[in-house]
Amino acid sequence: MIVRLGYVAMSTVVENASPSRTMTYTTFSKLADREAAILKLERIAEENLHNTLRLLRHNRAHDIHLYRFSSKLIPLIGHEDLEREGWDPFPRLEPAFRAIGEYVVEHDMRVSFHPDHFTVLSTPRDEVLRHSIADLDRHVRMFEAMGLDERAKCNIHVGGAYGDKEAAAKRFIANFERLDPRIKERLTLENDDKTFTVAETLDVCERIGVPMVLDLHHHAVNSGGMELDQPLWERIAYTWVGQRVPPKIHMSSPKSEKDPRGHADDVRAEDLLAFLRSIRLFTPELDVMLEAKRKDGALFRLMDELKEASGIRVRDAATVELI
DNA sequence: ACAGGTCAAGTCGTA
DNA sequence: TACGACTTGACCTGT
Repeated sequence: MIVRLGYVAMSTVVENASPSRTMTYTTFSKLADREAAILKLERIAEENLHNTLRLLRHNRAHDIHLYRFSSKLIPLIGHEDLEREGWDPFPRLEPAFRAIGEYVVEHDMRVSFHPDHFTVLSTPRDEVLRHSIADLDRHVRMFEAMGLDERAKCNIHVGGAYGDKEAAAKRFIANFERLDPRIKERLTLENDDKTFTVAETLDVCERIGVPMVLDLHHHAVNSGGMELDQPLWERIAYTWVGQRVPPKIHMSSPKSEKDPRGHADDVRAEDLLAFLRSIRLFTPELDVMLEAKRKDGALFRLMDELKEASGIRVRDAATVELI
């Protein structure tokens, strides 16, 4: 089994390369010259995109094929007031987006977004649903501006339960079915750490034909008593059939016993290896997104540990093979 | 230059 | 019904 590692949104190794610089709306609205203020926002966005490209170059130098973009690339996008004014930063940002997309394609990278937990398709509230769809649309638009095909995914959670998980799941499915196909084909669903377990998320995935991203850490703190055994993993892996990318999982280690849901600085090799060994016979390829506090720093450290582990062959600086 | 407070979102538990 | 906790990196204010 070939296992590729990746990380999320920012580097703890490359300095001054934040892809998430922003401006608060308070600061923005205090600027007297509206045109200059808008220009400032777009400058920040360009800088974020430029830093994203820098991170991709850094990734390439370290054989990292897997990366999740920051969702904060364009400051204040989606803000009500700017929306009302008809602000559209995309035309100006198009060259920067295209440069990222070309680099991704040229070096055969796998990239994703993770719209944050305010994107809730299970919501009973029309307004929240509207905002959620608009947010998904903006993320998809960024992929489109990059010129990336549907292998570039937006990963989200099922959402809240509102006291009736069954009803919430049904609402998610109904709302999903009404989405624009260009959004539908970009979605993946991940089990969360409080509400929708692996089994419940997988059930939704199977019903709507969407691939599932398994989060091992979330499963550890919200398993619903279900053991993550071979048959369950096979069902998860099966949701990826026909996707032209291998299954992807998320991995992090608990911060402490007191805060088991928190993310630790690093990922313990043993936590990952135990799972990999349990599935290696059924999975030729697997992508593992690390969600550790130390980001790429944690990836490098994990690779150092994996080098020492038995039954592991190192293929490159961010890829191992289980033998 | 740094510390500590604030910001933004939606859900959920507690009062 | 109202409000604080949750979460996160970055902003912002004051020293």
